[in-house]
Amino acid sequence: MPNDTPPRGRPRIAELDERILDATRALLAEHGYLGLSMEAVAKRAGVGKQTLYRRWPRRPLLVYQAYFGGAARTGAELPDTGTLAGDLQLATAYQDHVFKQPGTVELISGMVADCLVEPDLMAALRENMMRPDLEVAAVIFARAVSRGELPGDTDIHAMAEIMAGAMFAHHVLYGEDRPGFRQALATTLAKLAD
Amino acid sequence: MPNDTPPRGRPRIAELDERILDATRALLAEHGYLGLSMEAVAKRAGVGKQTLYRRWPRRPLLVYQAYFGGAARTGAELPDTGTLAGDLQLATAYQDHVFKQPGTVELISGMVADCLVEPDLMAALRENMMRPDLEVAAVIFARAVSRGELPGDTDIHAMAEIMAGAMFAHHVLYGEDRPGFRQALATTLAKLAD
Amino acid sequence: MPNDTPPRGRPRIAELDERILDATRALLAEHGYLGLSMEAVAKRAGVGKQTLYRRWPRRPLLVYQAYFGGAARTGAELPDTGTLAGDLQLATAYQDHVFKQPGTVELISGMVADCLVEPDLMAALRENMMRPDLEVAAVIFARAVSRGELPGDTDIHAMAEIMAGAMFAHHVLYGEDRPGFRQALATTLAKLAD
Amino acid sequence: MPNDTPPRGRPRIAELDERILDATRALLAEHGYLGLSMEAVAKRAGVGKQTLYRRWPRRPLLVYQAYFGGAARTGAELPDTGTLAGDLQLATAYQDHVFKQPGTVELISGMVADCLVEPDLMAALRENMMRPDLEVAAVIFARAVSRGELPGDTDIHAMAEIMAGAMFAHHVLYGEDRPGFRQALATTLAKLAD
DNA sequence: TTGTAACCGAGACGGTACGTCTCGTCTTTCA
DNA sequence: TGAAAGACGAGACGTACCGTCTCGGTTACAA
Repeated sequence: MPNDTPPRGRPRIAELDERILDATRALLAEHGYLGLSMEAVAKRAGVGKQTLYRRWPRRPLLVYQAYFGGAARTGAELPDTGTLAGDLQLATAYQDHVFKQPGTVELISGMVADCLVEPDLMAALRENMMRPDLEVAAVIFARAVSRGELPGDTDIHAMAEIMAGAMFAHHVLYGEDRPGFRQALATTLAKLAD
Repeated sequence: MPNDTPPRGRPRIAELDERILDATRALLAEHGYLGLSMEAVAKRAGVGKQTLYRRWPRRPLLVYQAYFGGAARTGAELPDTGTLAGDLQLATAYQDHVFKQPGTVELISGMVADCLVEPDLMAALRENMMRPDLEVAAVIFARAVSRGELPGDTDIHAMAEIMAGAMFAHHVLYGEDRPGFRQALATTLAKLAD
Repeated sequence: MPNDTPPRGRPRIAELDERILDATRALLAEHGYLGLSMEAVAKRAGVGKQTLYRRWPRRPLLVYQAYFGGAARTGAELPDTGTLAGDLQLATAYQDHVFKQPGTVELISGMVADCLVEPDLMAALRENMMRPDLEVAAVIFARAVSRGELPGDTDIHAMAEIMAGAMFAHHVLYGEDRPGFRQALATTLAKLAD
Repeated sequence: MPNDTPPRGRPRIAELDERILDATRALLAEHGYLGLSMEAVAKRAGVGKQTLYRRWPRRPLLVYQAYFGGAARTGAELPDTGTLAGDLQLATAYQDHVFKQPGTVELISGMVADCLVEPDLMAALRENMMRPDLEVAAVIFARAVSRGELPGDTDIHAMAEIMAGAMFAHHVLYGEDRPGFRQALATTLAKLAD
């Protein structure tokens, strides 16, 4: 029963979604997350403010959709290399790649800051943005457990947070990426399998 | 020769610094970081806007001073427990405590977001806010190396980032602190000494 | 074709014009022209600053509207007394009355000062404020010409400027109205008919 | 007894007067009267604000001094041409010349506007700026009386105000000088002698 | 056919805050 | 005491967005 209340009135023009998201991406590229205003998005998209607010009532929701394209971020599983060490190499390399996309760092921290004042938003952000990353990471450790590399009582979730969180902090907080970091992180976590 | 050019003109009223910082702290407590406006600080402190901007031209600078009190954060060394495992327990417990101060999480992410748009500010923030934490963490690993618990070529700095960064991400990004996390982190890093 | 471009968007609330003008008049009475700020008008009228600036982007424009009520100043013709001398008596007496309204002198010179820095404003001010007065005066001399009291080549416009200008200067510049002045002006100009 | 109280304390540096007046003239030329601030004058002259305020506590006083050089405006008598008509030609031509100096119009109305809010200032302005002009004009009519061109009971002062005031209004208020005006004014006033 | 309901672009609305400017006074040090 | 420098409280300036609302007009489905 996905559509219990049949749509009344004029249906939304689907094309406008794309116009708005395109405008959002353009402005994001030009002015960054904090320099992006709903006002400007509406104007750029040639759309009334109401139309914009009706579809994305908050900036982070709009930006998330524009940047990550909704379903695009559903934890696309990484290939199984056969060992924890190999999986960690792959995963950290992937994360590195994501954070090095220009604007990503500012976007993420801007969204976090925006969302923190509204618990509902923060929950949504975690659900949509952080959880997929964590799940990708969790899969790696779950595999290691099933392989017997790690003990059965390993806190899978905590390990995932350590990996994803350390990567996040490294790129967002501490800036200037040193090449050794990714390696050190992968090695440290692989040590658990010894 | 710290003061080569003698001060000209009317000197600043030192007391106003305190009045302003007090006002900042009060408003921070009431409205959080993002709800804090320079306008309101000036009014609350009973101070002209110019006076405020003259001393702290940017919000993050003001808030940093108000919240961390400048020199207060110069990496107060943690006691040496004699083992890496012990030190890690202490350090993670301390970090946990810091992040659980109400408002800390929002404040940190707000400041990070604010600072990211201005590279100078971000540099200052790293220098003042992140570096002390990292140094505390680095000391722990340096001790472990000198004890012989860790090999001599250990990337001290990376290890510090992993520890501090994972703690940060855990509290700021992933919310809802689970008691097991701190333990898992400490254990994981202690495993390096095996 | 008075309304070629149909109004788009939400129409302005006509009532606000009156609220704003009322507030302007009140503040004008309390603080005079130079003591009147756009800020205060907006606050007094209970109106956003944007709303005020949208309608009257400059102080003199607002004050002119508030004080003279726009169309109110379209050269209300003076009655024909039958002689130039009589008309001049009437006209100068009327001008005297106008300038003796409290605040008028300060208002006029304030507006002139404000407008002089922006040629467009000055043009508007002349069009709206000075021209009607000059036209009233010009009518008097035009009548005298048609009566045959003055020669056909009389510079009507110049005479009007002499009359209105002398009255203006007398009240605004030279202050302390001496009763004889008005009479002397009327007599002098009437002499032309001899 | 010109100097009963001997000067105490450090004597003023006479040269600063000139520095300040020079700065005033420069800023006047660049930004006009209304664009001139005491703040900017002090900075430009390289002088403390107190020093400036001590010597000229109000803007119009400063500007008057800077522009007219104090004693420069003591009604330098115009030559006697032998007839009222001739004197009027000379006088109006002179006035025309004065008003056509660039910036004069804005300066005069700005100063008037500034002074009108403070009766003391207005009195000073009249005494220093308007009276000399009026006296020059009055002399013309006084001569005409003594020649017998005008009756003995002529209101000399009123006639002076008409002449000077009409010229003022013509240039300041009504803008765009038409060449015929000066002539019309002179002719009209000369008509009194018929 | 005629409601009726939600859509649309545009933009007005009351607000808040921004960062800059000027005001006229006050307070320091140096001469 | 004068002078230079500049801090001080106050508050206006004009701009930018916020999120809501209101207009006239446009689709769609339902009666």
